[in-house]
Amino acid sequence: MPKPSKPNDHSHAICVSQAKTRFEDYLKSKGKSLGRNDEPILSLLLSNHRAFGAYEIVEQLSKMGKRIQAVQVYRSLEKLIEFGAVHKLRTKNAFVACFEDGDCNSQQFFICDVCDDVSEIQSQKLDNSIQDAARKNDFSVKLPSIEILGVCSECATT
Amino acid sequence: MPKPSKPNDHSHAICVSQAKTRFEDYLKSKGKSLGRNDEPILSLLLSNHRAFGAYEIVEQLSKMGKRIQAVQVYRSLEKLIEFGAVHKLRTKNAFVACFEDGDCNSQQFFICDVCDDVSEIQSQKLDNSIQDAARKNDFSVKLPSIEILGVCSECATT
DNA sequence: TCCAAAGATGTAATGTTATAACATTACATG
DNA sequence: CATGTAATGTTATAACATTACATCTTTGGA
Repeated sequence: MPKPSKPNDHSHAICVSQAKTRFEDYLKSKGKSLGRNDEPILSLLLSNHRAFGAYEIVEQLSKMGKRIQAVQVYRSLEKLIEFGAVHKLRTKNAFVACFEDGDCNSQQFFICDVCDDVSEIQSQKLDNSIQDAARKNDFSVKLPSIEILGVCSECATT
Repeated sequence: MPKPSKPNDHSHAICVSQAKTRFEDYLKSKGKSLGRNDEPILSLLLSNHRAFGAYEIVEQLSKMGKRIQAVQVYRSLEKLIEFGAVHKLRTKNAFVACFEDGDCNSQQFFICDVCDDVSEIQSQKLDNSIQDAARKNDFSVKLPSIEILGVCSECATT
């Protein structure tokens, strides 16, 4: 399992504040709020563009002095996913914060095998290709989700 | 978990014989062969276009009188995947036989939430869209794999 | 023929990911 | 204070996957 990822390769603070603001607005508009478990989990996920396993979240939060168990993490994650703040990467059995602007009606991820970094994109063209293929196969798509594994530019040049 | 799937909605015997012939040719060309565990597992998977979980394979084969354990199933599956006879569906943690003609350098699946049926397709356009998006993100793709969940035409009309 | 190496198979145990079932706490409202 | 309800806490277990090691089989050479 790769480790680091690169919060320093860009001004990640901006990513975080944008994502938080957008999400807080969303919560307010829905009259929802986060509980004491949800907050730290979301913060941890937002700290990085990489994916976290549920049990890694337990560990990390435990280290930080928070008492929490796997089942509670899964519960929070379910909620955060429902709220659109987090996505699940099924190829990795792991969870990643969403830094996109709007709703992610089509989820598209590039996942680096080396550093575990996750790039979420929103390619209309890619989505169209999926919808076209689905139409040709009389298939009614629920949630288009693409996870492409490979090597990111950072890791390729190193 | 949905159950049946429809081996009768099409002449599945043709699917099976074609897939088997192609695979046997492949094995011969590589000088490889299947072991006594691999055979029944592949046959089971070929019996249907739906995905099977590893432990379901254990159960089914046990019912048929074959003594086998999970680890052996995983071993065979690994081999069958390497040989291109089987694909793993990561969204489902399950395995499906490949009925495609050539090599599957890009794996594209439509998976029905209702009946568990799996349609594998080979859309060049879809693959191109992925490669384009990857290029734009300086991402070097290893194996393009798409799993689209939704409802198949059969289940939609019922 | 016989042995030894390599590879396939068998078995038990364990690790990892995810959910079910139920108890408790916190807090709002009548 | 009683009652409702949402979140949190706890225990257990289901579902998926791998490790470690023993045993059998095959096969190629001495």
